[in-house]
Amino acid sequence: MDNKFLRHQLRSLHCLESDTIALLMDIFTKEPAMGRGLQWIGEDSQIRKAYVIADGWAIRYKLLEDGRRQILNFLIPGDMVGYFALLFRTSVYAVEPLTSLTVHSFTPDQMFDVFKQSPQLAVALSWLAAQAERQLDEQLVRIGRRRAKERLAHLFMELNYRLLRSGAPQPVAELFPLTQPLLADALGMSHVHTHRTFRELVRENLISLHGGKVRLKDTKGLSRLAGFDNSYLEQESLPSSTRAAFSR
Amino acid sequence: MDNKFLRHQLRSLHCLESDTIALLMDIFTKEPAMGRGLQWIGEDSQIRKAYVIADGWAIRYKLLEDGRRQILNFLIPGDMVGYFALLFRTSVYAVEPLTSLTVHSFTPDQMFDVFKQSPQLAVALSWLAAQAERQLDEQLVRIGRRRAKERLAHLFMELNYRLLRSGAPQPVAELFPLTQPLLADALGMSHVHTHRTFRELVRENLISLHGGKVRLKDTKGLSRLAGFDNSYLEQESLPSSTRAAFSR
DNA sequence: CGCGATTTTGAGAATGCTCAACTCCCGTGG
DNA sequence: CCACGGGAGTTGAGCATTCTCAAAATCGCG
Repeated sequence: MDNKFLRHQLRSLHCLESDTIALLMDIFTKEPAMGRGLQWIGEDSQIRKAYVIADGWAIRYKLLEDGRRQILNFLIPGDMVGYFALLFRTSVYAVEPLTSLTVHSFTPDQMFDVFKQSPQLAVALSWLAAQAERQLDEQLVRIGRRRAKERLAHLFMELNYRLLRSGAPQPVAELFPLTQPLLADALGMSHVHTHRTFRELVRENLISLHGGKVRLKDTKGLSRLAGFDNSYLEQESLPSSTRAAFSR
Repeated sequence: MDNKFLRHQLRSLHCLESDTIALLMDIFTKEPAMGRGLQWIGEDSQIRKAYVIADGWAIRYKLLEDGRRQILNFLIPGDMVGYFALLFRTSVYAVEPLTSLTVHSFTPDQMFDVFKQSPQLAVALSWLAAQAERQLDEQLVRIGRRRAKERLAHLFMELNYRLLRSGAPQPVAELFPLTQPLLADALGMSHVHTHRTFRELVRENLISLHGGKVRLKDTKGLSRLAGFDNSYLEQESLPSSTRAAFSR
């Protein structure tokens, strides 16, 4: 099962041979497609496999007792799901499709097998996980220290950058399946205030809304408004120290 | 260089032999002690080693252009610093001691060496990193979806739990070197509002302040107020699938 | 003893929230 | 084919939380 988005990202690392990447793709199994809305992975559910998004969007989130929801991040094609959760018995978050969603899966056994054949792959997957953690850091800054308008603009810029990086074509990358309640729960705001802020951005001609999809109209403007610095998303290649250690 | 806090945590995994753990400790080098306040790791600085806190507290944070600061997490004895950053050339966050601080360091070369001798250690360190990521998730929920009073109480409970888990004795675990500006920047609040909220907790006899240190007086009460559920911090042992794969 | 950081307080204002409708859109089932 | 229902979008009004500004008191360390 070839995952072209993941492949695209791994290739941009410039450290892996094509057939090493193929080795990884070989263990992927295509899972049945899921529909929007139904919960895929529940909080406290058992985790037996890890996944890679093949097509569609999803959210990873947590709920509080009283129903408040915090979306931790958005998952797009090429993103891994549950890689770390394999190290525990249970997940402490939930995952749910935002669109119709297809994913590839692999078991811990398969994973350890390829790691033995090619330790570089272990490093590459850790590197992907590290990348995701950087995004979490930035999500924290966004919510903790930016104001409503900046939050929206900054999130849009991140998603745009990630999509382009993953190999999505330009037009797709500027069109997000995001509703206002979703944005609210991702950015720690109420849906009403999210709406008003959203309208402001529309009024300023930075974004627009077409049938439940957000379109970015002026990425430069959004970037400036958000104070967006993409360095945390940059895919630097591995430092020589790491590469050297593994080619031994 | 034995790090008793890290050792304590690794042992509680129940998957590693004492001499395997010793293997890891053997590569630790003690770094010169640092004083409070001066920056240790800067944003955008080069990363050549990873570290483990041996004694003292630190913060990991990011700054915005205009000086706003978001503290991403607090680092306590036994915590790793820069493990993932080794996979990149540069760090995207800064780290700074809150108290006088001593740390142990190791190089990527040393790390890969022990991983070859004992792959279980690679899993164990990833497991620690995964643990840290769970804490980031919860920090997001805290800031995004809890109100001021809950935020403070919840953070206190997390720190208390982590300290006890790391092997700190009870009295130490209930005494934090945290000032109000720090709490404000960690919880995404202004220092004035942090102060007022803090005073409320003091008035309710849940905490107290002695010379720049926060003391927890009623962990039960804090826990209830915060809606604190420690499951995200629990140190479940590795699932059998993972363990089996590695004992092969 | 004195400086710098922390804590404290007041007051006014802004940002953002809740509540409550109402409309619109779309997919489902009759 | 249309009625229905649920979720999304929209709007207004009033309010709560939280912020900013400013200044004073205090503390800790050198």
